[in-house]
Amino acid sequence: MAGVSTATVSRAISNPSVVSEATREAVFDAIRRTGYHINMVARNLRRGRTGAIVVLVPNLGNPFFSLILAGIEQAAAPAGFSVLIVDTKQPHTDQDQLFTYLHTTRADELISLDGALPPDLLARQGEANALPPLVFACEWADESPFVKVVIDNEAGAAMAIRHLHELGHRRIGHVQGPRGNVLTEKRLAGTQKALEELGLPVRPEWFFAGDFSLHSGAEAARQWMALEERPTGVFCASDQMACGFISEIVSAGMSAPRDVSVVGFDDIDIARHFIPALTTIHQPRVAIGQAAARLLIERINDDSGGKAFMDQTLPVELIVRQSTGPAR
Amino acid sequence: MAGVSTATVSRAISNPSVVSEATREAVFDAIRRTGYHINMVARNLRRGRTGAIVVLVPNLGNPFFSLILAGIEQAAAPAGFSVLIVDTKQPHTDQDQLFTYLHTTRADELISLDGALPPDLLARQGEANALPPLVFACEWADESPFVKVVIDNEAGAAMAIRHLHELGHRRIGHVQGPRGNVLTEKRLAGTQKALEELGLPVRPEWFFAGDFSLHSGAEAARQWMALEERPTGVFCASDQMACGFISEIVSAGMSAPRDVSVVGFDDIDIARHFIPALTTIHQPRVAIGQAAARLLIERINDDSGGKAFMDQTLPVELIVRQSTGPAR
DNA sequence: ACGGGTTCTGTAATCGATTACATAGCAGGT
DNA sequence: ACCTGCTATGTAATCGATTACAGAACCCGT
Repeated sequence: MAGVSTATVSRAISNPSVVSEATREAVFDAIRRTGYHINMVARNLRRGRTGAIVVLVPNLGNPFFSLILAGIEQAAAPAGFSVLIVDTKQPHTDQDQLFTYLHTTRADELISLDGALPPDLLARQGEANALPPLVFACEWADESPFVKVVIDNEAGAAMAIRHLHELGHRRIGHVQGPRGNVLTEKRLAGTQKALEELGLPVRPEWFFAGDFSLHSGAEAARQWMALEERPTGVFCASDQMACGFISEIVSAGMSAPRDVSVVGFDDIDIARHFIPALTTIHQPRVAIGQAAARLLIERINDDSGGKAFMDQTLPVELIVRQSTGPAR
Repeated sequence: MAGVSTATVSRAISNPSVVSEATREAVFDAIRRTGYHINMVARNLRRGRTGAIVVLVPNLGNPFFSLILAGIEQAAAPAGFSVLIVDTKQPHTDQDQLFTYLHTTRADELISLDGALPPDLLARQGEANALPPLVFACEWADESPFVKVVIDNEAGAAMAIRHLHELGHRRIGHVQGPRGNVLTEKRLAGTQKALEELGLPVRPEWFFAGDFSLHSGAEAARQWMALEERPTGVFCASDQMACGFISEIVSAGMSAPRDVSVVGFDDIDIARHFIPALTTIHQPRVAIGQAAARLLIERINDDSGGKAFMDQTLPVELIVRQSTGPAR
């Protein structure tokens, strides 16, 4: 329709400066008139890319991840990348399935929000048919060679403990995340270190098992209530557990911060609207997603290939609300 | 390596029954040894499909959508479809961008969780360069010809009102969602109809403006508190607003259900752990996502093309918890 | 008028899997 | 021995965009 070859059309679209003014006009005019849209599949085949970033989410049903996904999408879409999501914890997602997804023919890049990927899957990174480049965000697999965008979990835990200490609490407990999770370990380590530095007791019965869920927070509260000598301050490794904890003591006729000061971690949406509003450690979830996506995109566009892309640690912040108060 | 042509390899992979036992073995053995993985881009180009479903989410940051996405992913992944997400409310997503995404070269199918897509975009459905088939889920554009998977919002609202009525409430208010939203309208209509059927007053000052957010629920609570004659029961069109409403009256020294019974809508995660636990209308979010994805997949695989795919309305359920009680 | 240089455009190969068509091989029947 | 029919496989075209290469058109200076 524009009276030119397909080669020229292609040039007009993907590299407009090499075609003449008049031709470019004619081509774009014809494109408008026909409603032509470029076939991404064909382009990607020829270019040897997929134009997609796969995000591995450990549990899509967990609203914690939604803002991180939003951040990834915000950074990826303007760069022309599609964002593809895979739930790594679905029953259908066995390891072979997963590997198929992770292969380079499906995605140019991976972002994993799941730190517990099957190890032998990660081990294949060096092979001939390698996985696409991978970035961890939020969670990560310790001692793996992959770049990560994370927050300083130890520092966050320490902030929570110091906050309780400043309010006069001397008996401080901790509700942990699921065993084996990196975040659990780091937050636990930060808690213990801060307690020791402040000269506070570290008593095993004040460390409650949990799994980040509301339910496990409530369970921890029951254990807490059964203690002879209760901590007056409790740092929960997630806001959900903090909410569960408070819910449970309230139904038992107690309240926070009157009977116990509670600090959460994450600063999820409800934290500020819970009753009492939750004192917590804020992590910048949108920024984490954006940073991870930008890092990947820069790495793709970096032809030199030699540039070293480094881990990023984003700052956390203590948000003091109503769930903590002076020790009695 | 298997001593056969590429055609035979292709057949062994995508239609194993047509190749001989021995050849099939040889091919799969070679595949294992080389670590070969099929190039999805090339396959999709040849097959004229993309293998992807695009999900249009009005606001990825809203955790309400996470379970719906999980449901979509659960149904799509086993069928070999990738799930691609696009946030329709991002500033970068202008209309042209959006149209590029929606075009058939990027996705075989669309699921829109956004009922407020630009109308002229939907109008293009009939054109030569049509949009891929679209299914609405949760929200939808009224009077559009697209199939939808939704819940019965009017019935849900009526359940909430009847519940309050049964508890003895005779002055009932409603906190609305954003104007123009289908869900807002349906829930409002259900509310008004139920009130009329029960012979209860429908007073304009008992209908509060809102936008589904926590914040707007708190704002409605302030208006409620300023009334001379307050409703004793309030039905909020979202759980978030119900939480905001209760938060606000609690900080003013009142409480639910002592001073007002509050019913929410959605049954989001925190609803059961809020203090007081929220009485609400439960909607099956995972099932909605699954149903939408399954419908699309069936429609793709249905060669006949003639089969009529119908709207699905999934049931809602009243969950009675602690935020409602007998009228005093 | 002619060589050198620039700019623009067309030709044709290419990415990797699929598939219509052709053909080879073999069994069974007459 | 020959034909029919079936199965298994190879050959080569195809999907649509990109791009190396070649060639056309034009400008400029001598």
